[in-house]
Amino acid sequence: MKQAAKTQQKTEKANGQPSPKRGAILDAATRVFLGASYGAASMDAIAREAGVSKQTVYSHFGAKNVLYGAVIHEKCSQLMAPLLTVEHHGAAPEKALLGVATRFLKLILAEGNMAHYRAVVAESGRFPELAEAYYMAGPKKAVENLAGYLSLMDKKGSLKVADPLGSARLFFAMLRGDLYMRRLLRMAPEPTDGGVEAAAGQAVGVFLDAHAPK
Amino acid sequence: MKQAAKTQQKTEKANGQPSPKRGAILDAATRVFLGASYGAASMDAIAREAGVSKQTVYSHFGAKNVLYGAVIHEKCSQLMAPLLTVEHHGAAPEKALLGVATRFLKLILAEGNMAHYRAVVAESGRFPELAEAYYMAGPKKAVENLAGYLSLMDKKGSLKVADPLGSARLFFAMLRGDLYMRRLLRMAPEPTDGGVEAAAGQAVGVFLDAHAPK
DNA sequence: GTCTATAAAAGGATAGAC
DNA sequence: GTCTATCCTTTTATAGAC
Repeated sequence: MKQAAKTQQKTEKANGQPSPKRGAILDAATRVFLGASYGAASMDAIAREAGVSKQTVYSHFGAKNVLYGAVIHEKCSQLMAPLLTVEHHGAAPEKALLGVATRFLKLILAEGNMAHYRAVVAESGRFPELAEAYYMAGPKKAVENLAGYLSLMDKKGSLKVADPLGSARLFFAMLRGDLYMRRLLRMAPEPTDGGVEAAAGQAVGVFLDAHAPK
Repeated sequence: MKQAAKTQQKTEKANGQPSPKRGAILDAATRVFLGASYGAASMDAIAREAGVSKQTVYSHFGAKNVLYGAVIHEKCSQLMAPLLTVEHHGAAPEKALLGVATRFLKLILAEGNMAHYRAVVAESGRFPELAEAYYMAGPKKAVENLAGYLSLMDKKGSLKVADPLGSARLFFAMLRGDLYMRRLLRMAPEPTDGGVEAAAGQAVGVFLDAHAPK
């Protein structure tokens, strides 16, 4: 638990090729950690899943919590990348917002992200820095991006937005609706495209009603 | 793990008085389970916290998972009771909705409920029946209640609500906004009354814009 | 019923050979 | 670097006295 920082590089040779075993371990750890919970996941299970001895796991990542941190960070960069751009080439606000909404919903409702988010929430006590990293890389970025767009639309007169950040937060809050909670509690399967579009449409409609230029 | 059902009653004497130790154990278990996570909580810690020997814990609740289930169920009934009524004596919809919104927000953002919800989410894999019980007793009830009220307002012409259930879900989704997520991730403390009212006001405003009678 | 003491198992981490 | 074998702590659960 002390030597968190120095176990990173020993798997790269002079040529910078990452070890294949390291990737296998990380994949296996992702499945095991996110399939269960931090407490329920054992290093034995991870080693078995990766087809590798336990000692090899410890050679690459010095301790369980380090490995867990690597898993969460990895997922974080994977998941958030595709989201966050509003394409504001001249399209009408309805179009643009519907696009953002459907992409956002598909992303956050996907099983990969749900499992990740459950894990982050569950271990936010033991690993506060991971919770913060998640929030900064995901929800916060998304909100700021959308706020920029809303602010632009306000200047152009296409929308009436007094508080871009507040409105952007509200927009995403509307999208994270009942379905999102049921997914979080594992009560609903990943929705179809139709389900996603319906949810997106309702939220966009209400949002536009409240932000129509007078 | 087999004898889940038969350890319930042995703490009541012929007069029906519940044993005080049982309550102490349940309180202690609530603190320990909800302070950490299922995996991180140990039966030793619970016994110590309750001021009781470990064997006594096992006498009352046969196993760790049974005790955990009892804790979650207990919390469930405690927390959801105060919420869920809309007072629709003739007050204007703004007033009524603001009342619902502030009470709802205060309830769900309170540390007790946050800890409970984190625990339910975290262990929804191991205890799906607890996740379902939570959803049924809490969010679902709240939505149905509000939908009834909205439907009434629609009939009276005070609001325009085509889909009461959908609108009710959206209303609560708006309330569970950014602040809720940051609370879930333990990044924000319990908000002041002012913070709660501001969030409630924004959501109610947008909701009314979209449901004004034409 | 409640306690002290103990069994039995699981899991995190390490030693040492190759 | 990777493996096998092992240590040692923690934790669930039980036995038996009072």
